[in-house]
Amino acid sequence: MITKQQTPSFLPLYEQIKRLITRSLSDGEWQPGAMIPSEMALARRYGVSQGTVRKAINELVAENMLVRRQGRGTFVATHTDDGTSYRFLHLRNLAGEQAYPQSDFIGFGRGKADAAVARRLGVRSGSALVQIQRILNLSGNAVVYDDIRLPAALLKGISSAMVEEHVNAYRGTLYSLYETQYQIRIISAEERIRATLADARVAGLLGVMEGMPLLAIERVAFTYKNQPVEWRMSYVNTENHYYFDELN
Amino acid sequence: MITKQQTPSFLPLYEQIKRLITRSLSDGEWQPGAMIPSEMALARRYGVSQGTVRKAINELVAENMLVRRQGRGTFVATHTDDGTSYRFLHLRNLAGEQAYPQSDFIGFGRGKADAAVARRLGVRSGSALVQIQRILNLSGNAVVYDDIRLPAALLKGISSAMVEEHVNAYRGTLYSLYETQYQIRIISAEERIRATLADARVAGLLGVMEGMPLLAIERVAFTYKNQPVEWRMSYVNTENHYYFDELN
DNA sequence: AAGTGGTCTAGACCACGTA
DNA sequence: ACGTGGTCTAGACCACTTG
Repeated sequence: MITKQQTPSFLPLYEQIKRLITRSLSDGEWQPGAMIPSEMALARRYGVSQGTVRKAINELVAENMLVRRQGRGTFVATHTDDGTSYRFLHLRNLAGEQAYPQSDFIGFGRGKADAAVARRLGVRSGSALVQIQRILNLSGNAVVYDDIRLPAALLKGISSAMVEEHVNAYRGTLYSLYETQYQIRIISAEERIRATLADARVAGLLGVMEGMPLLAIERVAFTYKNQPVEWRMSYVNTENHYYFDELN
Repeated sequence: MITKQQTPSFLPLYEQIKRLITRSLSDGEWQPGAMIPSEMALARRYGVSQGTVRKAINELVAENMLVRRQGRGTFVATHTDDGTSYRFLHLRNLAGEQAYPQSDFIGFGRGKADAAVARRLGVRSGSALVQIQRILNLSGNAVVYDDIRLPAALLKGISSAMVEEHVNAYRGTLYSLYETQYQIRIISAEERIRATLADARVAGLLGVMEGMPLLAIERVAFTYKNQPVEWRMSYVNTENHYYFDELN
């Protein structure tokens, strides 16, 4: 029998199991959308009881890294195909519905990180970035302009055509592109929201008057171990939509 | 021994326990800040095992209705005194710190619910409301103007002097006022955020130019069983602060 | 020392989905 | 029929807090 004392570390067993599972996820042993071994199989593999594996998995489910499906198994969360594709999109129309967005590709390019973006992404100032610009349409109206930047080192071989094809595809999210083409899985994100005025360029893209008040949302998206991967600035026209947040 | 089949409902046992605990909370059997019976005591009281009580409590802790303190006991969450007083305040300064706010009382009054507010509060249009206006200062600057409304029926006997004293008090939050004086405990809230332009009145109160872009945050706060209790509109100057949101 | 929550186990049985 | 996750139990021992 394995007891807590025999383990090298002083962490609770379920915490250690949690980290072992996380490592298998980030190492790619279990791919997005795939089923991981059953609780009993993992218990045997790690030499602990099913209850301990269960507790570890429960916490990973709460963190949206795994998905349980009763009677079928436990699966690696994915940004492709399932209903959770837009779980980071907090915009709703005035009726309170979260309409599915449709993207329009605007531009693709390369540039260097300024100090602010470099700091958020944890890279050196001036390092190479990939940039993507697009419009999000909700209910047929241009509502969001996105300016997106990622370290170029993470997306070797990316091209404008690839991005354009994926962005314009039906329900093609960028996070599913990162996941399927570059083995980068977005787990969490943080957003900083301020109010701003539309400048001439953004006003033109969103079809509003210059000087219109907009939300300016800075988002940093993270992969495993809280490593920042993507930075974006979103400008949102809130005439017919709002940002929705639940507080607990 | 009690088995699942003997229970009148088909809900899992821990769900039933959860509801029984929630009822004791909303009935006031256990007051805010007080310790609830130990897991073993509750297990005996409800005729289930400790593990089942534990699971029920775990979920209530995740919903911020209870707080565990190892070695001491499990306590009813409160908006008074402990460090969670401002857990709904998502504003940070540009350095990323969540400074503690200081409130300035602006006004108190009574009015009638318009259609929009009545809908959010689940009351009839035209029913009596209490209104409170105040300014929140962060790091010494007026950053937020709040216009707050509650059904008058919930706050019988409230007076301008009571509110003014409480609002201006050191770290006196309105939610602790509701809790201590009116037995209303705020459990959760939802916020709808839009961008707007400062009108002359709000600009004057916040000390900014008319036409400055502001966040307009509509908040509805709920007590037990998702019953809406308070509506407020906050206007936020985001020159030196931002709204921070974590996505999972 | 006593009481509390925190961890872990072993085993039973149920509910669900697939073959 | 079988395998999966979901619930529930009983009991052991640990870690922390207070008297």
